[in-house]
Amino acid sequence: MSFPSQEASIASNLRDDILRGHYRCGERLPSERDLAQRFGVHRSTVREAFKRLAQLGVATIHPGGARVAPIEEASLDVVEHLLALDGSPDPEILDQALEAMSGFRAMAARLGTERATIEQRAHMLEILETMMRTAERGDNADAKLISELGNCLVEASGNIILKLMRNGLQPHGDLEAEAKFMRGAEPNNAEVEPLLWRLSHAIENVDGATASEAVYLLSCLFRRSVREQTSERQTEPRLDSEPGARSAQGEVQS
Amino acid sequence: MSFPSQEASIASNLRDDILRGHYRCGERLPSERDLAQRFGVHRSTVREAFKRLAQLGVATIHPGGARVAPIEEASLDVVEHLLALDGSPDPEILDQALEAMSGFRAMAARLGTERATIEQRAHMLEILETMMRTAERGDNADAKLISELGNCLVEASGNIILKLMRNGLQPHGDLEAEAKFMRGAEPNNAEVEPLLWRLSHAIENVDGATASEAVYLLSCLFRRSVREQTSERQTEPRLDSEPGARSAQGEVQS
DNA sequence: GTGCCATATTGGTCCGACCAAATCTCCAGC
DNA sequence: GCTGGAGATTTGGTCGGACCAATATGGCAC
Repeated sequence: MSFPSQEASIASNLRDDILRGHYRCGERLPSERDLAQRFGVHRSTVREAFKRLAQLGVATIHPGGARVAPIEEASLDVVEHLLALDGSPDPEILDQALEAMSGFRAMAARLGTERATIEQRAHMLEILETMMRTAERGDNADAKLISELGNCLVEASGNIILKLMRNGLQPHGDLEAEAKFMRGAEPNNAEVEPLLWRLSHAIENVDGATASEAVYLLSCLFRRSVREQTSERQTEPRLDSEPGARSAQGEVQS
Repeated sequence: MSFPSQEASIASNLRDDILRGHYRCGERLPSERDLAQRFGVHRSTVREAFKRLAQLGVATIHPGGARVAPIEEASLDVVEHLLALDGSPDPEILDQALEAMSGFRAMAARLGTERATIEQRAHMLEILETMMRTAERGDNADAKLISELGNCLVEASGNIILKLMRNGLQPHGDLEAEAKFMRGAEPNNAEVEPLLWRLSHAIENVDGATASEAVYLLSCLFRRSVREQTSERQTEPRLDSEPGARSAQGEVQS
Protein backbone atom coordinates (compact mmCIF):
# COMPACT_ATOMS: atom_id res chain seq x y z
CA MET A 1 0.00 0.00 0.00
CA SER A 2 2.73 2.43 0.93
CA PHE A 3 5.23 0.68 -1.27
CA PRO A 4 4.71 3.12 -4.08
CA SER A 5 4.70 6.78 -3.23
CA GLN A 6 1.38 8.47 -2.57
CA GLU A 7 1.78 10.30 -5.83
CA ALA A 8 2.13 7.01 -7.69
CA SER A 9 -0.82 5.41 -6.03
CA ILE A 10 -3.02 8.43 -6.62
CA ALA A 11 -1.96 8.48 -10.23
CA SER A 12 -2.81 4.80 -10.52
CA ASN A 13 -6.20 5.35 -8.97
CA LEU A 14 -7.09 8.17 -11.28
CA ARG A 15 -5.67 6.40 -14.30
CA ASP A 16 -7.67 3.28 -13.64
CA ASP A 17 -10.80 5.29 -12.99
CA ILE A 18 -10.37 6.98 -16.33
CA LEU A 19 -9.59 3.75 -18.16
CA ARG A 20 -12.56 2.11 -16.51
CA GLY A 21 -14.73 4.82 -17.94
CA HIS A 22 -15.73 6.47 -14.67
CA TYR A 23 -15.20 9.78 -16.33
CA ARG A 24 -16.55 10.32 -19.77
CA CYS A 25 -14.17 11.47 -22.43
CA GLY A 26 -13.85 15.23 -22.49
CA GLU A 27 -15.30 15.51 -19.04
CA ARG A 28 -13.54 17.67 -16.51
CA LEU A 29 -12.08 15.70 -13.69
CA PRO A 30 -12.14 17.03 -10.15
CA SER A 31 -9.89 19.95 -9.33
CA GLU A 32 -6.52 19.42 -7.76
CA ARG A 33 -7.68 20.92 -4.52
CA ASP A 34 -10.72 18.72 -4.49
CA LEU A 35 -8.77 15.55 -5.10
CA ALA A 36 -6.12 16.57 -2.61
CA GLN A 37 -8.77 16.80 0.06
CA ARG A 38 -10.43 13.59 -1.07
CA PHE A 39 -7.18 11.63 -0.95
CA GLY A 40 -6.02 13.39 2.17
CA VAL A 41 -2.81 14.68 0.65
CA HIS A 42 -1.37 18.01 -0.27
CA ARG A 43 -2.30 19.58 -3.54
CA SER A 44 1.23 19.38 -4.91
CA THR A 45 1.10 15.62 -4.58
CA VAL A 46 -2.01 15.50 -6.72
CA ARG A 47 -0.38 17.82 -9.22
CA GLU A 48 2.49 15.42 -9.67
CA ALA A 49 0.03 12.63 -10.26
CA PHE A 50 -1.69 14.79 -12.86
CA LYS A 51 1.55 15.28 -14.70
CA ARG A 52 1.88 11.55 -15.01
CA LEU A 53 -1.62 11.22 -16.37
CA ALA A 54 -0.95 13.95 -18.86
CA GLN A 55 2.23 12.30 -20.06
CA LEU A 56 0.39 8.98 -20.23
CA GLY A 57 -2.04 10.70 -22.52
CA VAL A 58 -5.18 9.85 -20.58
CA ALA A 59 -5.80 13.43 -19.51
CA THR A 60 -4.96 16.91 -20.65
CA ILE A 61 -4.35 19.76 -18.29
CA HIS A 62 -5.29 23.31 -19.08
CA PRO A 63 -5.98 26.31 -16.96
CA GLY A 64 -9.57 25.95 -15.91
CA GLY A 65 -9.39 22.25 -15.34
CA ALA A 66 -7.99 18.90 -16.41
CA ARG A 67 -10.02 16.93 -18.91
CA VAL A 68 -10.18 13.29 -19.83
CA ALA A 69 -8.61 12.59 -23.19
CA PRO A 70 -10.05 10.12 -25.69
CA ILE A 71 -8.28 6.85 -25.19
CA GLU A 72 -7.31 6.63 -28.83
CA GLU A 73 -5.00 9.56 -28.19
CA ALA A 74 -3.25 8.04 -25.23
CA SER A 75 0.20 6.56 -25.13
CA LEU A 76 0.84 2.93 -26.02
CA ASP A 77 1.80 2.59 -22.39
CA VAL A 78 -1.84 2.47 -21.35
CA VAL A 79 -2.18 -1.01 -22.81
CA GLU A 80 -0.45 -2.49 -19.83
CA HIS A 81 -2.91 -0.90 -17.45
CA LEU A 82 -5.84 -1.58 -19.68
CA LEU A 83 -5.06 -5.27 -19.48
CA ALA A 84 -4.45 -5.17 -15.75
CA LEU A 85 -7.73 -3.44 -15.02
CA ASP A 86 -9.82 -5.15 -12.38
CA GLY A 87 -7.51 -8.11 -12.18
CA SER A 88 -8.63 -9.78 -15.35
CA PRO A 89 -8.64 -8.10 -18.74
CA ASP A 90 -11.67 -7.30 -20.80
CA PRO A 91 -11.95 -10.10 -23.38
CA GLU A 92 -12.35 -7.64 -26.22
CA ILE A 93 -9.24 -5.69 -25.24
CA LEU A 94 -7.31 -8.87 -24.66
CA ASP A 95 -8.20 -10.13 -28.10
CA GLN A 96 -7.14 -6.89 -29.71
CA ALA A 97 -3.90 -6.95 -27.76
CA LEU A 98 -3.13 -10.46 -28.89
CA GLU A 99 -4.02 -9.48 -32.43
CA ALA A 100 -1.67 -6.51 -32.26
CA MET A 101 0.96 -8.75 -30.71
CA SER A 102 0.58 -11.17 -33.60
CA GLY A 103 1.04 -8.41 -36.12
CA PHE A 104 3.91 -6.99 -34.19
CA ARG A 105 5.72 -10.30 -34.05
CA ALA A 106 5.18 -10.69 -37.75
CA MET A 107 6.87 -7.37 -38.25
CA ALA A 108 9.71 -8.31 -35.95
CA ALA A 109 10.05 -11.64 -37.74
CA ARG A 110 10.58 -9.95 -41.06
CA LEU A 111 13.24 -7.58 -39.85
CA GLY A 112 14.78 -9.89 -37.32
CA THR A 113 15.10 -12.78 -39.72
CA GLU A 114 16.88 -10.70 -42.30
CA ARG A 115 19.32 -9.17 -39.89
CA ALA A 116 20.04 -11.77 -37.25
CA THR A 117 23.58 -12.79 -36.44
CA ILE A 118 24.61 -16.40 -36.56
CA GLU A 119 24.19 -16.72 -32.80
CA GLN A 120 20.79 -15.10 -32.78
CA ARG A 121 19.64 -17.33 -35.59
CA ALA A 122 20.86 -20.36 -33.71
CA HIS A 123 19.05 -19.27 -30.57
CA MET A 124 15.81 -18.82 -32.46
CA LEU A 125 16.10 -22.21 -34.06
CA GLU A 126 16.77 -23.66 -30.65
CA ILE A 127 13.56 -22.19 -29.30
CA LEU A 128 11.68 -23.51 -32.30
CA GLU A 129 13.12 -26.92 -31.76
CA THR A 130 11.90 -26.91 -28.18
CA MET A 131 8.46 -25.96 -29.39
CA MET A 132 8.51 -28.71 -31.96
CA ARG A 133 9.44 -31.28 -29.39
CA THR A 134 6.64 -30.08 -27.17
CA ALA A 135 4.21 -30.36 -30.04
CA GLU A 136 5.42 -33.81 -30.97
CA ARG A 137 4.86 -34.98 -27.43
CA GLY A 138 1.34 -33.71 -27.79
CA ASP A 139 1.76 -31.27 -24.93
CA ASN A 140 0.34 -27.80 -24.99
CA ALA A 141 2.54 -25.23 -26.60
CA ASP A 142 4.11 -22.89 -24.10
CA ALA A 143 3.11 -19.30 -24.66
CA LYS A 144 6.32 -18.18 -23.04
CA LEU A 145 8.34 -19.72 -25.81
CA ILE A 146 6.68 -17.79 -28.55
CA SER A 147 7.05 -14.65 -26.49
CA GLU A 148 10.70 -15.37 -26.13
CA LEU A 149 11.02 -16.02 -29.82
CA GLY A 150 9.39 -12.69 -30.45
CA ASN A 151 11.90 -11.03 -28.19
CA CYS A 152 14.76 -12.64 -30.05
CA LEU A 153 13.37 -11.37 -33.29
CA VAL A 154 13.02 -7.87 -31.95
CA GLU A 155 16.52 -7.98 -30.61
CA ALA A 156 17.85 -9.32 -33.87
CA SER A 157 16.14 -6.59 -35.85
CA GLY A 158 18.42 -4.10 -34.15
CA ASN A 159 15.63 -1.59 -34.50
CA ILE A 160 15.27 0.63 -31.47
CA ILE A 161 11.75 1.64 -32.38
CA LEU A 162 10.68 -1.97 -32.41
CA LYS A 163 12.10 -2.39 -28.95
CA LEU A 164 10.14 0.58 -27.76
CA MET A 165 6.97 -0.79 -29.26
CA ARG A 166 7.56 -4.02 -27.46
CA ASN A 167 7.92 -2.18 -24.20
CA GLY A 168 4.38 -0.98 -24.59
CA LEU A 169 3.03 -4.34 -25.61
CA GLN A 170 4.96 -6.39 -23.14
CA PRO A 171 5.99 -4.20 -20.25
CA HIS A 172 9.10 -4.84 -18.18
CA GLY A 173 10.27 -7.30 -20.82
CA ASP A 174 8.30 -9.70 -18.75
CA LEU A 175 7.61 -12.86 -20.65
CA GLU A 176 5.31 -14.03 -17.92
CA ALA A 177 3.17 -10.95 -18.09
CA GLU A 178 1.90 -11.75 -21.51
CA ALA A 179 2.00 -15.49 -21.15
CA LYS A 180 -0.27 -15.12 -18.14
CA PHE A 181 -3.04 -13.95 -20.41
CA MET A 182 -2.43 -16.90 -22.64
CA ARG A 183 -2.38 -19.45 -19.89
CA GLY A 184 -4.47 -22.35 -20.85
CA ALA A 185 -4.17 -21.61 -24.53
CA GLU A 186 -4.27 -24.87 -26.37
CA PRO A 187 -3.62 -24.29 -30.02
CA ASN A 188 -4.11 -27.32 -32.19
CA ASN A 189 -0.77 -29.07 -32.53
CA ALA A 190 -1.69 -30.28 -35.98
CA GLU A 191 -1.82 -26.66 -37.05
CA VAL A 192 1.14 -25.54 -35.02
CA GLU A 193 3.68 -28.06 -36.23
CA PRO A 194 3.75 -27.22 -39.93
CA LEU A 195 4.07 -23.55 -39.05
CA LEU A 196 7.01 -24.23 -36.77
CA TRP A 197 8.61 -26.17 -39.54
CA ARG A 198 7.97 -23.45 -42.05
CA LEU A 199 9.33 -20.83 -39.70
CA SER A 200 12.51 -22.75 -39.04
CA HIS A 201 13.20 -23.02 -42.72
CA ALA A 202 12.44 -19.36 -43.28
CA ILE A 203 14.90 -18.38 -40.57
CA GLU A 204 17.57 -20.66 -41.97
CA ASN A 205 17.04 -19.31 -45.45
CA VAL A 206 16.87 -15.69 -44.33
CA ASP A 207 13.43 -15.37 -45.84
CA GLY A 208 11.83 -12.49 -43.99
CA ALA A 209 8.52 -12.53 -45.80
CA THR A 210 7.87 -16.19 -45.11
CA ALA A 211 9.03 -15.93 -41.52
CA SER A 212 6.71 -13.01 -41.02
CA GLU A 213 3.75 -14.93 -42.38
CA ALA A 214 4.53 -18.02 -40.33
CA VAL A 215 4.95 -16.11 -37.10
CA TYR A 216 1.75 -14.27 -37.72
CA LEU A 217 -0.23 -17.42 -38.29
CA LEU A 218 1.41 -19.06 -35.32
CA SER A 219 0.53 -16.19 -33.01
CA CYS A 220 -2.97 -16.22 -34.38
CA LEU A 221 -3.39 -19.82 -33.30
CA PHE A 222 -2.66 -18.79 -29.75
CA ARG A 223 -4.95 -15.86 -30.05
CA ARG A 224 -7.80 -17.94 -31.36
CA SER A 225 -7.34 -20.45 -28.60
CA VAL A 226 -7.40 -17.76 -25.94
CA ARG A 227 -10.49 -16.23 -27.45
CA GLU A 228 -12.35 -19.48 -27.52
CA GLN A 229 -11.38 -20.24 -24.00
CA THR A 230 -12.42 -16.80 -22.81
CA SER A 231 -15.81 -16.99 -24.38
CA GLU A 232 -16.34 -20.40 -22.78
CA ARG A 233 -15.37 -19.08 -19.41
CA GLN A 234 -17.72 -16.20 -19.79
CA THR A 235 -20.75 -18.43 -19.54
CA GLU A 236 -19.69 -20.42 -16.52
CA PRO A 237 -18.95 -18.88 -13.15
CA ARG A 238 -15.38 -17.78 -12.58
CA LEU A 239 -13.54 -19.90 -10.13
CA ASP A 240 -9.95 -19.37 -11.08
CA SER A 241 -7.25 -17.33 -9.38
CA GLU A 242 -7.24 -13.69 -8.31
CA PRO A 243 -9.32 -14.11 -5.20
CA GLY A 244 -10.42 -10.86 -3.70
CA ALA A 245 -9.48 -8.70 -6.63
CA ARG A 246 -12.16 -6.62 -8.30
CA SER A 247 -13.38 -5.30 -4.99
CA ALA A 248 -12.80 -1.71 -6.03
CA GLN A 249 -15.47 0.75 -6.94
CA GLY A 250 -16.88 -1.94 -9.09
CA GLU A 251 -18.60 -2.17 -12.38
CA VAL A 252 -19.73 1.27 -13.29
CA GLN A 253 -18.75 1.14 -16.95
CA SER A 254 -21.78 3.33 -17.59
CA MET B 1 8.98 30.58 -25.05
CA SER B 2 6.33 31.13 -22.45
CA PHE B 3 3.73 29.34 -24.50
CA PRO B 4 4.35 26.08 -22.71
CA SER B 5 4.53 26.20 -18.95
CA GLN B 6 7.90 26.40 -17.28
CA GLU B 7 7.44 22.85 -16.16
CA ALA B 8 6.94 21.73 -19.74
CA SER B 9 9.90 23.59 -21.08
CA ILE B 10 12.16 22.32 -18.33
CA ALA B 11 10.97 18.81 -18.99
CA SER B 12 11.70 19.27 -22.67
CA ASN B 13 15.16 20.57 -21.94
CA LEU B 14 16.03 17.69 -19.69
CA ARG B 15 14.45 15.16 -22.00
CA ASP B 16 16.39 16.39 -25.00
CA ASP B 17 19.60 16.50 -23.01
CA ILE B 18 19.08 12.91 -22.04
CA LEU B 19 18.13 11.80 -25.54
CA ARG B 20 21.12 13.65 -26.92
CA GLY B 21 23.30 11.61 -24.64
CA HIS B 22 24.49 14.42 -22.38
CA TYR B 23 23.99 12.12 -19.47
CA ARG B 24 25.22 8.61 -19.69
CA CYS B 25 22.76 5.85 -19.03
CA GLY B 26 22.53 5.00 -15.36
CA GLU B 27 24.15 8.28 -14.42
CA ARG B 28 22.52 10.34 -11.73
CA LEU B 29 21.15 13.55 -13.02
CA PRO B 30 21.37 16.74 -10.98
CA SER B 31 19.25 17.00 -7.88
CA GLU B 32 15.92 18.77 -7.94
CA ARG B 33 17.30 21.56 -5.83
CA ASP B 34 20.26 21.95 -8.09
CA LEU B 35 18.20 22.09 -11.25
CA ALA B 36 15.70 24.42 -9.64
CA GLN B 37 18.44 26.88 -8.98
CA ARG B 38 19.95 26.39 -12.40
CA PHE B 39 16.66 27.02 -14.18
CA GLY B 40 15.70 29.76 -11.77
CA VAL B 41 12.46 28.09 -10.69
CA HIS B 42 11.15 26.56 -7.55
CA ARG B 43 11.93 22.97 -6.75
CA SER B 44 8.34 21.87 -7.08
CA THR B 45 8.36 22.96 -10.71
CA VAL B 46 11.36 20.78 -11.38
CA ARG B 47 9.69 17.93 -9.58
CA GLU B 48 6.74 18.07 -11.93
CA ALA B 49 9.11 18.00 -14.87
CA PHE B 50 10.78 14.95 -13.36
CA LYS B 51 7.47 13.15 -13.15
CA ARG B 52 7.02 13.63 -16.85
CA LEU B 53 10.45 12.27 -17.58
CA ALA B 54 9.76 9.28 -15.41
CA GLN B 55 6.48 8.57 -17.18
CA LEU B 56 8.23 9.03 -20.51
CA GLY B 57 10.62 6.36 -19.38
CA VAL B 58 13.80 8.33 -19.92
CA ALA B 59 14.55 8.60 -16.22
CA THR B 60 13.77 6.77 -13.02
CA ILE B 61 13.32 8.50 -9.70
CA HIS B 62 14.31 6.93 -6.43
CA PRO B 63 15.19 8.33 -3.08
CA GLY B 64 18.80 9.29 -3.36
CA GLY B 65 18.52 10.65 -6.86
CA ALA B 66 17.01 10.39 -10.32
CA ARG B 67 18.89 8.30 -12.82
CA VAL B 68 18.93 8.17 -16.57
CA ALA B 69 17.20 5.08 -17.90
CA PRO B 70 18.47 3.12 -20.88
CA ILE B 71 16.65 4.37 -23.93
CA GLU B 72 15.52 0.87 -24.85
CA GLU B 73 13.34 0.96 -21.79
CA ALA B 74 11.65 4.22 -22.59
CA SER B 75 8.16 4.75 -23.89
CA LEU B 76 7.39 4.64 -27.58
CA ASP B 77 6.56 8.30 -27.16
CA VAL B 78 10.23 9.22 -27.17
CA VAL B 79 10.41 8.50 -30.89
CA GLU B 80 8.76 11.79 -31.66
CA HIS B 81 11.35 13.70 -29.70
CA LEU B 82 14.18 11.55 -30.93
CA LEU B 83 13.29 12.55 -34.47
CA ALA B 84 12.85 16.20 -33.58
CA LEU B 85 16.20 16.44 -31.86
CA ASP B 86 18.36 19.31 -33.07
CA GLY B 87 15.97 20.19 -35.86
CA SER B 88 16.89 17.39 -38.20
CA PRO B 89 16.81 13.75 -37.23
CA ASP B 90 19.78 11.48 -36.97
CA PRO B 91 19.91 9.52 -40.24
CA GLU B 92 20.27 6.24 -38.45
CA ILE B 93 17.25 6.88 -36.24
CA LEU B 94 15.25 8.17 -39.16
CA ASP B 95 15.99 5.04 -41.14
CA GLN B 96 14.96 2.84 -38.25
CA ALA B 97 11.79 4.83 -37.80
CA LEU B 98 10.88 4.47 -41.45
CA GLU B 99 11.67 0.80 -41.24
CA ALA B 100 9.41 0.42 -38.23
CA MET B 101 6.77 2.47 -39.99
CA SER B 102 6.98 0.13 -42.96
CA GLY B 103 6.51 -2.88 -40.77
CA PHE B 104 3.74 -1.20 -38.89
CA ARG B 105 1.84 -0.34 -42.05
CA ALA B 106 2.24 -3.89 -43.19
CA MET B 107 0.62 -5.02 -39.97
CA ALA B 108 -2.15 -2.49 -40.34
CA ALA B 109 -2.65 -3.56 -43.94
CA ARG B 110 -3.23 -7.12 -42.95
CA LEU B 111 -5.78 -6.37 -40.29
CA GLY B 112 -7.30 -3.37 -41.99
CA THR B 113 -7.79 -5.10 -45.28
CA GLU B 114 -9.59 -7.99 -43.73
CA ARG B 115 -11.90 -5.89 -41.65
CA ALA B 116 -12.59 -2.75 -43.63
CA THR B 117 -16.13 -1.65 -44.33
CA ILE B 118 -17.26 -0.99 -47.88
CA GLU B 119 -16.72 2.73 -47.42
CA GLN B 120 -13.28 2.32 -45.94
CA ARG B 121 -12.29 0.00 -48.73
CA ALA B 122 -13.52 2.51 -51.27
CA HIS B 123 -11.58 5.29 -49.63
CA MET B 124 -8.40 3.26 -49.68
CA LEU B 125 -8.84 2.41 -53.33
CA GLU B 126 -9.41 6.06 -54.02
CA ILE B 127 -6.12 6.99 -52.41
CA LEU B 128 -4.38 4.28 -54.37
CA GLU B 129 -5.89 5.55 -57.58
CA THR B 130 -4.56 9.01 -56.87
CA MET B 131 -1.14 7.52 -56.30
CA MET B 132 -1.35 5.58 -59.52
CA ARG B 133 -2.27 8.65 -61.47
CA THR B 134 0.64 10.48 -59.94
CA ALA B 135 2.97 7.68 -60.89
CA GLU B 136 1.63 7.50 -64.41
CA ARG B 137 2.27 11.18 -64.84
CA GLY B 138 5.83 10.48 -63.80
CA ASP B 139 5.55 12.78 -60.81
CA ASN B 140 7.07 11.96 -57.46
CA ALA B 141 4.90 9.94 -55.20
CA ASP B 142 3.46 11.93 -52.34
CA ALA B 143 4.55 10.62 -48.98
CA LYS B 144 1.44 12.07 -47.46
CA LEU B 145 -0.73 9.75 -49.47
CA ILE B 146 0.88 6.61 -48.20
CA SER B 147 0.67 8.00 -44.68
CA GLU B 148 -2.99 8.60 -45.20
CA LEU B 149 -3.45 5.14 -46.57
CA GLY B 150 -1.75 3.78 -43.50
CA ASN B 151 -4.13 5.72 -41.32
CA CYS B 152 -7.11 4.33 -43.18
CA LEU B 153 -5.80 0.85 -42.65
CA VAL B 154 -5.29 1.44 -38.96
CA GLU B 155 -8.75 2.87 -38.68
CA ALA B 156 -10.22 -0.02 -40.61
CA SER B 157 -8.51 -2.54 -38.39
CA GLY B 158 -10.65 -1.35 -35.54
CA ASN B 159 -7.81 -2.28 -33.25
CA ILE B 160 -7.28 0.21 -30.47
CA ILE B 161 -3.76 -0.99 -29.79
CA LEU B 162 -2.81 -0.30 -33.37
CA LYS B 163 -4.12 3.21 -33.02
CA LEU B 164 -2.03 3.70 -29.93
CA MET B 165 1.04 2.42 -31.69
CA ARG B 166 0.42 4.87 -34.46
CA ASN B 167 0.25 7.69 -31.95
CA GLY B 168 3.79 6.95 -31.01
CA LEU B 169 5.06 6.65 -34.54
CA GLN B 170 3.12 9.51 -35.99
CA PRO B 171 2.24 11.91 -33.20
CA HIS B 172 -0.78 14.16 -33.29
CA GLY B 173 -2.14 12.13 -36.19
CA ASP B 174 -0.15 14.59 -38.19
CA LEU B 175 0.37 13.34 -41.70
CA GLU B 176 2.74 16.18 -42.38
CA ALA B 177 4.96 15.32 -39.47
CA GLU B 178 6.10 12.10 -40.99
CA ALA B 179 5.90 13.24 -44.56
CA LYS B 180 8.29 16.02 -43.68
CA PHE B 181 11.01 13.50 -43.09
CA MET B 182 10.23 11.92 -46.41
CA ARG B 183 10.21 15.14 -48.36
CA GLY B 184 12.20 14.73 -51.44
CA ALA B 185 11.79 11.00 -51.47
CA GLU B 186 11.72 9.88 -55.05
CA PRO B 187 10.95 6.22 -55.20
CA ASN B 188 11.30 4.71 -58.62
CA ASN B 189 7.91 4.83 -60.29
CA ALA B 190 8.65 1.68 -62.23
CA GLU B 191 8.86 -0.13 -58.91
CA VAL B 192 5.99 1.72 -57.30
CA GLU B 193 3.34 1.13 -59.93
CA PRO B 194 3.17 -2.65 -59.85
CA LEU B 195 2.97 -2.54 -56.08
CA LEU B 196 0.10 -0.09 -56.17
CA TRP B 197 -1.63 -2.35 -58.59
CA ARG B 198 -1.01 -5.38 -56.44
CA LEU B 199 -2.22 -3.59 -53.36
CA SER B 200 -5.42 -2.46 -55.01
CA HIS B 201 -6.27 -5.98 -55.99
CA ALA B 202 -5.42 -7.30 -52.56
CA ILE B 203 -7.76 -4.79 -50.95
CA GLU B 204 -10.53 -5.60 -53.39
CA ASN B 205 -10.08 -9.30 -52.79
CA VAL B 206 -9.76 -8.95 -49.04
CA ASP B 207 -6.39 -10.59 -49.14
CA GLY B 208 -4.64 -9.45 -45.99
CA ALA B 209 -1.39 -11.28 -46.51
CA THR B 210 -0.84 -9.89 -49.98
CA ALA B 211 -1.87 -6.39 -48.95
CA SER B 212 0.55 -6.56 -46.07
CA GLU B 213 3.40 -7.58 -48.33
CA ALA B 214 2.61 -4.92 -50.91
CA VAL B 215 2.35 -2.14 -48.36
CA TYR B 216 5.59 -3.21 -46.81
CA LEU B 217 7.46 -3.18 -50.06
CA LEU B 218 5.88 0.11 -51.01
CA SER B 219 6.91 1.74 -47.76
CA CYS B 220 10.36 0.32 -48.19
CA LEU B 221 10.72 2.10 -51.50
CA PHE B 222 10.15 5.38 -49.74
CA ARG B 223 12.51 4.41 -47.02
CA ARG B 224 15.24 3.47 -49.41
CA SER B 225 14.81 6.70 -51.29
CA VAL B 226 15.06 8.75 -48.12
CA ARG B 227 18.12 6.87 -47.03
CA GLU B 228 19.89 7.40 -50.30
CA GLN B 229 19.03 11.03 -50.27
CA THR B 230 20.20 11.46 -46.71
CA SER B 231 23.55 9.86 -47.33
CA GLU B 232 24.01 12.09 -50.35
CA ARG B 233 23.17 15.15 -48.34
CA GLN B 234 25.62 14.14 -45.69
CA THR B 235 28.57 14.80 -47.94
CA GLU B 236 27.48 18.13 -49.33
CA PRO B 237 26.67 21.14 -47.18
CA ARG B 238 23.07 21.49 -46.13
CA LEU B 239 21.24 24.23 -47.87
CA ASP B 240 17.64 23.26 -47.45
CA SER B 241 15.09 24.57 -44.97
CA GLU B 242 15.34 24.82 -41.18
CA PRO B 243 17.67 27.78 -41.09
CA GLY B 244 19.19 28.37 -37.72
CA ALA B 245 18.16 25.11 -36.20
CA ARG B 246 20.78 22.81 -34.76
CA SER B 247 22.46 25.62 -32.90
CA ALA B 248 21.92 23.98 -29.55
CA GLN B 249 24.49 22.36 -27.38
CA GLY B 250 25.54 20.40 -30.38
CA GLU B 251 26.87 16.99 -31.07
CA VAL B 252 27.91 15.40 -27.88
CA GLN B 253 26.52 11.94 -28.53
CA SER B 254 29.71 10.60 -26.96
C1' DG C 1 -34.14 34.68 -23.88
C1' DT C 2 -29.69 36.90 -24.58
C1' DG C 3 -25.47 39.21 -23.64
C1' DC C 4 -22.25 40.83 -20.37
C1' DC C 5 -19.65 41.60 -16.20
C1' DA C 6 -18.23 40.61 -11.37
C1' DT C 7 -16.78 36.79 -8.80
C1' DA C 8 -15.44 32.19 -7.41
C1' DT C 9 -12.62 28.57 -9.11
C1' DT C 10 -8.73 26.50 -11.21
C1' DG C 11 -4.13 25.57 -12.69
C1' DG C 12 0.92 27.48 -12.45
C1' DT C 13 4.38 28.86 -9.54
C1' DC C 14 6.61 30.10 -5.47
C1' DC C 15 8.33 30.05 -0.45
C1' DG C 16 9.80 27.50 3.29
C1' DA C 17 9.82 23.40 6.12
C1' DC C 18 10.18 18.48 7.96
C1' DC C 19 11.09 13.55 7.45
C1' DA C 20 13.14 9.18 6.08
C1' DA C 21 16.12 6.98 3.18
C1' DA C 22 20.16 7.04 0.49
C1' DT C 23 24.74 8.76 -0.13
C1' DC C 24 28.91 10.38 1.15
C1' DT C 25 32.75 11.38 4.56
C1' DC C 26 35.95 10.31 7.44
C1' DC C 27 38.09 8.17 11.15
C1' DA C 28 38.88 4.03 13.99
C1' DG C 29 40.37 -0.63 13.84
C1' DC C 30 42.64 -4.42 11.67
C1' DG D 1 47.15 0.40 3.41
C1' DC D 2 42.75 -1.33 3.45
C1' DT D 3 38.32 -2.05 5.42
C1' DG D 4 34.27 -1.20 8.08
C1' DG D 5 31.03 1.51 10.08
C1' DA D 6 29.25 5.70 12.57
C1' DG D 7 27.84 10.14 11.64
C1' DA D 8 27.03 14.21 8.65
C1' DT D 9 25.06 15.54 4.39
C1' DT D 10 22.23 15.20 0.45
C1' DT D 11 18.16 13.74 -1.81
C1' DG D 12 13.50 12.72 -2.86
C1' DG D 13 8.53 12.79 -0.73
C1' DT D 14 5.20 15.44 1.39
C1' DC D 15 3.19 19.23 3.57
C1' DG D 16 1.16 23.99 4.68
C1' DG D 17 0.22 28.19 2.87
C1' DA D 18 0.34 31.92 -0.55
C1' DC D 19 -0.14 34.86 -5.00
C1' DC D 20 -1.25 35.38 -9.87
C1' DA D 21 -3.53 34.97 -14.29
C1' DA D 22 -6.74 32.58 -16.92
C1' DT D 23 -10.97 30.26 -16.90
C1' DA D 24 -15.52 29.11 -15.64
C1' DT D 25 -19.77 30.49 -13.45
C1' DG D 26 -23.64 32.87 -11.75
C1' DG D 27 -26.58 36.63 -11.85
C1' DC D 28 -27.88 40.96 -13.46
C1' DA D 29 -29.27 44.23 -17.04
C1' DC D 30 -31.12 44.48 -21.47
